[in-house]
Amino acid sequence: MHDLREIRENPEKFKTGLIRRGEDRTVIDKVLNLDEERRKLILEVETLKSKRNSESQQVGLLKKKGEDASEIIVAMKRLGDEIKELDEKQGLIETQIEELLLGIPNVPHPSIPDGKDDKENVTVNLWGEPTKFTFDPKPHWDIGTDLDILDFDRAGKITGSRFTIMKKSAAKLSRALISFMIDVHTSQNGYSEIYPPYMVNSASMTGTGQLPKFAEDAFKIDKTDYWLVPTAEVPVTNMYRDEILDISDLPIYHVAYTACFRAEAGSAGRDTRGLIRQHQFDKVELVKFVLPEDSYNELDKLTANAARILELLGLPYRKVMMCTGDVGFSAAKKFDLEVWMPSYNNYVEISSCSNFEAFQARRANIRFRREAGAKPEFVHTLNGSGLAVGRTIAAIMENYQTEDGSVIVPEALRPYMGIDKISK
RNA sequence: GGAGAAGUACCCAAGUGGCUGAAGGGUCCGCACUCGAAAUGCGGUAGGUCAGCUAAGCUGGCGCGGGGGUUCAAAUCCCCCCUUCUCCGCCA
Repeated sequence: MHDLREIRENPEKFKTGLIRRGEDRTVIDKVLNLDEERRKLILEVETLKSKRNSESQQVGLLKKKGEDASEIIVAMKRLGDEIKELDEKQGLIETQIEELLLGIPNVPHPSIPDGKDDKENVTVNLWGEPTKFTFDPKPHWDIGTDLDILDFDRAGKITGSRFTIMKKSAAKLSRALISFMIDVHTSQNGYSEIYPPYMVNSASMTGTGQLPKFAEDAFKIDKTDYWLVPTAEVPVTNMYRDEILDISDLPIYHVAYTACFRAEAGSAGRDTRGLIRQHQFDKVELVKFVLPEDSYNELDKLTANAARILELLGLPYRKVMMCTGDVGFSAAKKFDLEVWMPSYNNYVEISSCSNFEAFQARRANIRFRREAGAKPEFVHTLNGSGLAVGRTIAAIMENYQTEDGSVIVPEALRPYMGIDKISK
């Protein structure tokens, strides 16, 4: 969410941001008109309230002296009705402004390219080379089914499409990856581990930007105000909602594993096979709370932390900078890490690292003070996958497959797996 | 699920209808004591948010878990909700 005062002072900045994203900029003028009306009303109603307060005080004083105050009381009763009417009008306008503000995306950072969609993203660098095979490589869904470690059919039976049962070495690989990733981030990259709830309330979903605009992408628990987390970003970022953080605690780095749940409402027919697009998947997430002046440096570090996992696993990847059309609603700048996926003969997103600047912090009201007595400022929040576990399993199975249908276990995972090869 | 208690600013905490933006602490700053620090003593500043006029600042509104209500006037009275704690019940 944006600061109303900032929009008032610099509307062009926000209009330009919307234009760069290819979105309707007239919302800014709508907000400004409502804001003007709102401030006029405030001025009017506050004058009346000030009068009511002082006159009411007179009533108390008169009564103490045993004098008659009924004239003031009658007058104030009338004034009270007037105030009530104006208050309601003001509340209505403020609700309208709030609704508009919650629907305005973040302003893209100047450094990111203009573009309509993912085709105009820019590759920043490549690590490794697409894996070459001396035989015809199989997609991971075939490898997994043939090894009897992935079971899509029974998952469909017990739940539905876009769910998977992982068995034996696949199940263990999943556990191994989660532990491996968390261990690297806590012991080498300075993150502190969090294990949060998998359900959050609507206020949290609003705080990070999933609500109100993207309700159809998430699963809502019937008869409650709870949502299944689409990413650990939501519970972890909202940990500090409505708090003023101590500057000596900044920057805060958290790493959290959760299962993630996504309705995938707009993805019918896409990535229907395998582990790439599931309603439930595992992810290790990195979340940072930092000083505003540090956030872009922190974004580079966070992206490097996520990339480090791919490098340790020996998986070829590229780093891509998102263009304005693909940067996402809440982010000002975003890098995707895309892993080489032989079955797609292409790179597939496996991590998304974003700087939200104060966009989420303002929604969630997460602040800090530079010194005692100083005015609280909003922190900058960042997050990134470190990594998506299901896609990592798919990438390992495909890139490390052998001609006989088994899968070599990457060196870094062997201590966690206890074996160096997954075979029949 | 049942019974009871509580929620006041960054933290602790007093406050049951008007003079309470809210005592007192802590935190923070200065001074004294000390070789220095701690502890102690003395003095002092600040406090969230919105609006207005401005250069610092000043004025006003809101605000005491959240939302509604009663009243000329609400931290204080009433209703609903949330959270925490204690006891009981149930349970992995």
